[in-house]
Amino acid sequence: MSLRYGLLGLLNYGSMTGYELNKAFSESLSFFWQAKTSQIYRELDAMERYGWLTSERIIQSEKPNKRVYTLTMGGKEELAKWLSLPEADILDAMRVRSAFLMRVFFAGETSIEQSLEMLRTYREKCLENSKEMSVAHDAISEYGTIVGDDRKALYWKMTLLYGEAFCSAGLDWANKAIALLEEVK
Amino acid sequence: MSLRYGLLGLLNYGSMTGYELNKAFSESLSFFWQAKTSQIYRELDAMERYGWLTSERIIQSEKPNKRVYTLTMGGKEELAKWLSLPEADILDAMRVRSAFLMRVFFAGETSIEQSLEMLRTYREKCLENSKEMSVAHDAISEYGTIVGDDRKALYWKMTLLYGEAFCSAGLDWANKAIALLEEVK
DNA sequence: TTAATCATGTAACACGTTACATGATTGC
DNA sequence: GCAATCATGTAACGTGTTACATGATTAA
Repeated sequence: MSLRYGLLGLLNYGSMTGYELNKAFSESLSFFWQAKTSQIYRELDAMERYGWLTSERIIQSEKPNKRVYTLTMGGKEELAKWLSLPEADILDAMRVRSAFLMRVFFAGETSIEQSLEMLRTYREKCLENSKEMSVAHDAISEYGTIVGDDRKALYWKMTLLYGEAFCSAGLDWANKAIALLEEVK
Repeated sequence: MSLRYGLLGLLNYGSMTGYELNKAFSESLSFFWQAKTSQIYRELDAMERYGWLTSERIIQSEKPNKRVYTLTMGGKEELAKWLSLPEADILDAMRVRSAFLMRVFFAGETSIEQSLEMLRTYREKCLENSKEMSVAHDAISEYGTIVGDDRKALYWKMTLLYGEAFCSAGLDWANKAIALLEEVK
């Protein structure tokens, strides 16, 4: 469902082509919800069938033709309805789903050296990720100024803070786990 | 893929019926990987077709008949192969996927009071979750003693520590986010 | 000249969820 | 008498991934 509402949310900022939506998605929402181009187009089709949006085909001579998607009243209502019922997704947010933890769980079947290497690689990725995220704050502030809505930008920053918090928690956890293993060794 | 390897890992501890596997899954792996009964049975069928396990039907008179699944050599090799290649899943572990963050991102479309309520509910769930997890340490230690393998139990505990770390990070984040909103109000 | 950007999708497959179906035994 | 446990699944649907297909313009 989230992809659907993500697209509604983006189109609520203004009408866009599928291509622009795809770009907007990967530059903002993709940090906490990933979707492929093919899925986005499929979803847009479905949303048009539901009457949540309309699309207009624009013929271009110098570039490929494009389709501009625009929210309908029905679409805006759906977005509002979704925003008013967050309960289910809060419960969902409590659930971890991690193929990596599956490996940690069964790491007793491998050597200590192998598990250490896995944890060290994880730790490095956490560090890399932290660095990448730390540069994003300015971009969000800037964008908030352009849009002229500091409150919106505040929520965008919250999602970034979440990413940073979880990255740093992952780093701490990895250090603790590595220490535990080195004790045993 | 993870479901598949989770089942391999559990069956590696010993042969089991689908029912027992389902129970074992929900008592251990489900904390970081959820699967429904119907999916487990479908997966077991596929794994039997791949030759990773065999099943034997046991006729019972007092209880419903059952099917006992046993790993083959091929299945054990697959498990070992999977454990030796953790790279892809480490990268995957860096990705957040959260319908809740999608809501936070678009919370600018709702009132501050509404967003505060959402964040407070999230914070409460984090607290509840923390309490639930804190009782699990003893159960794991006990189980490690029964199995007679403290190193295995150590990895099981690591996954629990991860859950606790991320819960507490979520709590801290929520408090910060709430504070930010109360400043604005 | 080659990579990036613009711009659209379809088809097949893989994985996850929901709803349905059956029925005996055991403990409160 | 009712809920939990034991024990198996099928069917349909929803969502996510991979591979494929096409082709012009523009900047390095």
